[in-house]
Amino acid sequence: MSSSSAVPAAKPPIRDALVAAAFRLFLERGYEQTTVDDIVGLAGVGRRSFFRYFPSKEDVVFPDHERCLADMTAFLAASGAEHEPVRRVCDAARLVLRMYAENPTFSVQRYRLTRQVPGLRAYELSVVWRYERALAEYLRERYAGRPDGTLRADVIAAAVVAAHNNALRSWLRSDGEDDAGAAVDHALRYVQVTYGRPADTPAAPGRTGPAPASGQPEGPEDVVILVSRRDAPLWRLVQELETALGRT
Amino acid sequence: MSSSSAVPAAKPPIRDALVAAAFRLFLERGYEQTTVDDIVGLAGVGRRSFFRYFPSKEDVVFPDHERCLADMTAFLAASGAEHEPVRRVCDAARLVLRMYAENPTFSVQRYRLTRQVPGLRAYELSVVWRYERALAEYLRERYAGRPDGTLRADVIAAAVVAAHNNALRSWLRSDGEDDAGAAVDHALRYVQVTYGRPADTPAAPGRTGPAPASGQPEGPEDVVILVSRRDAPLWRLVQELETALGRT
DNA sequence: CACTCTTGCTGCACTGAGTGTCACTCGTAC
DNA sequence: GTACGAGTGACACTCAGTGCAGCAAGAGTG
Repeated sequence: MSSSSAVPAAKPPIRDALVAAAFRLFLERGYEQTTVDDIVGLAGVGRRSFFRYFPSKEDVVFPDHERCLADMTAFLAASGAEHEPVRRVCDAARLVLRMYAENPTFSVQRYRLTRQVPGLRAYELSVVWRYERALAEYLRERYAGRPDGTLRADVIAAAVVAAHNNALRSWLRSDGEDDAGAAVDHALRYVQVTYGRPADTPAAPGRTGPAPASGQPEGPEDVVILVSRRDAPLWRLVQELETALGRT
Repeated sequence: MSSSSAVPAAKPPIRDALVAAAFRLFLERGYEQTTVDDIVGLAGVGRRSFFRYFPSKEDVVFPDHERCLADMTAFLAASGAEHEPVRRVCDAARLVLRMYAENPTFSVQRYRLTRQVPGLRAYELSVVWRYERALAEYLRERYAGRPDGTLRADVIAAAVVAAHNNALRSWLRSDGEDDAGAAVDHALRYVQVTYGRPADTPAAPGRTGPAPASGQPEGPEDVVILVSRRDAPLWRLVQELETALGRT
């Protein structure tokens, strides 16, 4: 908002007109029942222009995700070694929530649409996947060299995204009435308690102490969790132990 | 090959011929460069028949996922209260691995395809999503009534899928050389250690793994918790390990 | 002012996925 | 023999997405 509506509205560009027209038609008669020709007809522009602004019909439903993804990538790239990684990806996830919260009614409408159109759901998945990959790549770098570094990175990224989406969706289902921030904070705290500890001490996310808030520089820990079969031969256990310790 | 040209060979149905023709062309000239007409031409059937067997061009790349998803759903539906939920969803995930492992070369070829064709990657995501939803729905039921039941369910399902895929992909990247089962077991054990506890057992101060069979219906445990200094010499760790296991 | 170069838009024609429909054929039942 | 039903092929059609050629408006230069 702000001053953009003062004069001839400065620049409500074709892109915005297309989004507006598209959503009006999608809500009126449904996504699949609306053709691109219908949209450009209502928006009063040429058909070719639609595909100049949106590579596909699905893209018009998620007009701001590209920017948000860029924001997240930049945010993660700007992170230093002083940030605790899990906390950092949780904060990155909050960027997505912020985007949704900026436009509650739009987000709720879009949610209803994506819920009932399989094609849009599939498209949304690919968007979410890119967010998840961004988080995972960041974590992979931070965990590089650690025993199960990429595994840990992938799992944590997935957990963060799942927790975020769980809260986000429940907020969307409430028509934007609930407190989105609080819900996401709660959900992310759950993940942080589970994974946010210094080394590899996964504790049950019940109510254990909320890990010493500072970013642990992961000093030599006192507990080693060895993931293996108890009945495995000893040599195998030693092998696993070496990997778990990152020695060779 | 084989006896298929002798007699009508019992039943090498059109469906299989389509899959074979499709993959041959996809590998030769690429997915996007191959039209459905090319496929039906090579398979020697009518164009309409293709869409009788596969709702879309993408589906021919994942001909067995529908069945596998049904298997998983059945597996979870057949679960009783005696099964520990996290372990159960891990076992369900192993069904997917089994399907991949049944046909290593096919799986590896498909992996290469999906990795470089964005459309197929998106389609695969929607398939994976359905697996994840199946797991999450099962967990939601099992955790119904618990404080953060749905959150916990969603996060665990996502973690299981991420761990499974992490291992699966590394196996696929190895051209099917590595031991897929072991890799997936390892990855899933990681998730199980994180979430599979009776919920409130702090991992810390014990000497060995989780309380011996008391109360736990899940058989001999897979986890050894070793309490020692990470920087201790290896021989000392091995000694501790032996004590922890009660061996000598 | 004339010229041109660029930029953004339009219209048009074309490919290819996916669908609805109808006619054909073959095996089985009567 | 005829009737019927299931599976198949052939044709026509819609619609998303792309390549290309023109066209209008603005910026810069002489």
